[in-house]
Amino acid sequence: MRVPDPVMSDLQRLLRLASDVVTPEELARRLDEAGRAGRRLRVKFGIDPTFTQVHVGHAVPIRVLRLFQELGHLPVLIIGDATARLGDPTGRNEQRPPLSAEEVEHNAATYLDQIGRILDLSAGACEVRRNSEWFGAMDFFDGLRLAAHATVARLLERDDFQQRQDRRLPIHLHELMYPLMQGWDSVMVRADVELGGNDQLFNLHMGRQLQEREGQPPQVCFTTPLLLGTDGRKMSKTYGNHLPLTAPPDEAFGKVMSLADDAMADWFRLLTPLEPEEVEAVLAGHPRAAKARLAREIVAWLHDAEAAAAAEAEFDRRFRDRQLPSEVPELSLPGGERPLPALLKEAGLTASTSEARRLIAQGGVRIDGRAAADPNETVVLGAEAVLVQVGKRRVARLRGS
RNA sequence: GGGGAGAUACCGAAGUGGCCAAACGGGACGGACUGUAAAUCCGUUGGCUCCGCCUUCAGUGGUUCGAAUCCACUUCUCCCCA
Repeated sequence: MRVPDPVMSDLQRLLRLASDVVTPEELARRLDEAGRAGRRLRVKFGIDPTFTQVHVGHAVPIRVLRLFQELGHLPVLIIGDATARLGDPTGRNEQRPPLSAEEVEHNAATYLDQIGRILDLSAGACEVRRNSEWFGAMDFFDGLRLAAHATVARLLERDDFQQRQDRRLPIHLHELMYPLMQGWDSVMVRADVELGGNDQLFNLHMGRQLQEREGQPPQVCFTTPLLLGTDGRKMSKTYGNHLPLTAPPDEAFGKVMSLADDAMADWFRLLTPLEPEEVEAVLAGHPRAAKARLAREIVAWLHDAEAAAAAEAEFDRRFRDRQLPSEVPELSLPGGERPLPALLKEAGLTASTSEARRLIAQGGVRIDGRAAADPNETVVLGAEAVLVQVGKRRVARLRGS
């Protein structure tokens, strides 16, 4: 067996996590040059402080950043505070509400806190910048000069804009500037590589273009695959199919178990440290077992191995063996008799009495294990706890006080 | 600046005076099946003191026995022309 050339092997490790790289040859050359010159590559990644909950889909590029870091390079995190403050003035686009300086700072802090679980953010290991640093100093003419670098047709090619055009939704002028701003960030930090999700390729190219015009070597664009959510669609908070980094063990385990089979390979490759051969072996087995393995890996990553084992035991108990969760929340309500729908609503198990009635009619409500059939039935709440189940997931023990 | 079109429930989209709490599709939820999969099938999807009642169709104010549907104004959007 031949001893692998270290640079090639680094490259392979990186490319394994990539969706598109423009270009792999350039990346190889830079890694090689940096290695020879003893220089760290500046690997840029922009974060948008418009939301605070990071999910495992966001974690993919961050893990690549981490890999770069492990290989001796320097992650450069750009907090897009200037862009976030601008937002989408109509407030309709929930992805881009205009934020106050305080909100931006708060979001950035929580964001960094979560990223810090994956990446070493200490001073020497990582550089954190805010783009207000340079955009704050630019005047209107500087902005216009920047705008002169791109054509409208080009900017409108973006998928998001295309869709809004088709659906006749508003596109604001300043939104067209976002790619340019992001590109300018690359110029200002002299990025060697920029990371981003698959949908970011256009913006990353913009960075290349601007750097070239400014006489800098154009950055390598490195995009990571978009992770599929638990329902097989692109993972996104708006679809509710995301797994937050901060999800408690039981929830995380359950979400992974409800993942589509086809998504498992990507999840293994992008979110676990397993080697390719091992992933293959696991996937060759029973899908249920493979997914359980995946769920353990994910929970162990987000929490620890112990939490993973406990979460699996709890999951099996509840859903495989169809038993009650080991810990059923207890709730004390004013004692006395009341109609079942009112009780469900009061206990927060349903959103309304109407919903409760529907669920009862559909056989989704159980009292002490017995299916309730009559929406008009009443329940007496006393010292003795009543076990109430709504669907498969909502359970509580209620007692009167 | 001028002209035209439009704003309907979580989303998309019908409905253009009573039969509309509002078709249909997606999503979501419940049930069956299961590997809590996926797919499939059935059902539900404004609220309530629920076989009846109450509040919704951008906002405000009108017309009418009666308005999501007609009129006026307001706000927002899209398209075309300049």
